[in-house]
Amino acid sequence: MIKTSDEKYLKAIYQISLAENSSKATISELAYYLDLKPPTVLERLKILQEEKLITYKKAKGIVLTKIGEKESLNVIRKHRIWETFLHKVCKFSWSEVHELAEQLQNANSEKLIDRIYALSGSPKFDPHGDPIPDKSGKLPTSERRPLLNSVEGCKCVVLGVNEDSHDFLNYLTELKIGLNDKLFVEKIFVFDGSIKVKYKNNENAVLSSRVAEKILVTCTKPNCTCKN
Amino acid sequence: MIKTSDEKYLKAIYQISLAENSSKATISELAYYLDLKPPTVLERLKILQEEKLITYKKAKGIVLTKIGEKESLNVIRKHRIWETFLHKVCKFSWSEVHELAEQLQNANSEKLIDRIYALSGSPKFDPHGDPIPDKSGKLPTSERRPLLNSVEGCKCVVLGVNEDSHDFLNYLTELKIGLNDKLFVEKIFVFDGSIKVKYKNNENAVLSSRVAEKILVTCTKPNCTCKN
DNA sequence: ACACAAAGTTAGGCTTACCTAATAATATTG
DNA sequence: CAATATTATTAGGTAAGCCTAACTTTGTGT
Ligand SMILES: [Mn+2]
Ligand SMILES: [Mn+2]
Ligand SMILES: [Mn+2]
Ligand SMILES: [Mn+2]
Repeated sequence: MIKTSDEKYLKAIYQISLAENSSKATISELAYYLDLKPPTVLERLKILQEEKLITYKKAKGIVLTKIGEKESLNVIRKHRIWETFLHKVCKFSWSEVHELAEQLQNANSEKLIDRIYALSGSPKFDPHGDPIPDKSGKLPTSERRPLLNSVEGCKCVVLGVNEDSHDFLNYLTELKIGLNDKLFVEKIFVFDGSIKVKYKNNENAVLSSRVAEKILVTCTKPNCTCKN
Repeated sequence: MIKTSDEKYLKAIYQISLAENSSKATISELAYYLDLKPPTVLERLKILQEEKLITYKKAKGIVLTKIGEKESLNVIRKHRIWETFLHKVCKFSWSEVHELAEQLQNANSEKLIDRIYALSGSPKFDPHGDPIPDKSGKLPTSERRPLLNSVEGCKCVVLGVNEDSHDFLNYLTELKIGLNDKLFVEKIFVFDGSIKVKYKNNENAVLSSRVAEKILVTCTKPNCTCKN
């Protein structure tokens, strides 16, 4: 049986490994992500290794075993289902759900997860647009790319975000940009890559490239020339 | 700020103190209730005392301070609201909700409690018939007495139970006795005080006095001669 | 290739929450 | 009331999960 305290490591390792850029998870990354010091993390990694949840060699970094990956996906499933439930059923904003979900997700009842998932309407994606794994660990796919890769004139729809922080999510909320909103890319400023978008009833905003790379969209016009 | 680990002590002390019979909570009772050893409990009591949540003198036993009582009632509120939510909204049986609620109740969000309470229809009593304190700590009252105190011919309704154990609750469930069910006291056997009741569509059962003292009822006929 | 920076590792220490065993205080009862 | 049983307390110990400081290994740039 997997301990609650293992779960946060597994989830973190999974998330770090999956981050598009990074290939292998390292101790210092994990420590940073979990807000712990490297020796603490190292100590725990040895245990996770004994439990056959990961393999770790300084050369190859931290890699989840098959079992470890399965467990990770299960934690992620629980986390995202709680976030979904808190948002859809309990009407919390998308910036509030993460912390609360972290507290609730360690309750140990598959049945409970099933029930709150059903109460939420069993969607495929959480309030941040992240895919919810099914019980076997399969993830629904969706074509998403950073808004930053857009060309002028592109029409797209927001399918997710790359960051969960309050600051970021509240910023988007203030701009009135939310999940499933349609954006029209009016202008791209070559100088710094910032993007002017129009949306809703005449709302518009100029988004810095730092923000635009964290908003995930998909084009709504066929044959759009946006990158990737 | 009250720590999660304080909460279980406060809740336990409150419950023990309130148990009709016992007046003062003692270390060994607490230890038994919490499934810990006396030295562990004593150690923690000293801390709770420093935190001004209880007073403890071997003579007077363990007594909650005003603040301690307020906090206890808040934990109990959270616990009972989670139980209610799990039962009413998530459709768990009354024997399943206690353990799950214990795991969920330490999530730290007043707002969450408010929302799930509203989703449950804001009832005054939990799935075991126990009163849910309001935010100020006030408990709704209800006239309840053990079924054991009945006289023959009494008609009464089940308003609660005195014990949360799986075994007990599942036993009642097998007998098809649940909250708000009407019971007719057909016969009382003087020999051992067991009670034959009829209910629902010709269901009937002979309840041992051990069971009958744990079922809480109120008479439905005016001027019933049942005790207390 | 060598010097410096970054990352990993070891050693040792702290706190919390638990425990057992032994002792002291208090109740119960013949 | 003395013997005994129960309850409370003290002393000392363990394991988990964190830490800092110091050292070692690895990677990088000139
Ligand atoms: Mn999250
Ligand atoms: Mn999410
Ligand atoms: Mn309960
Ligand atoms: Mn209850």
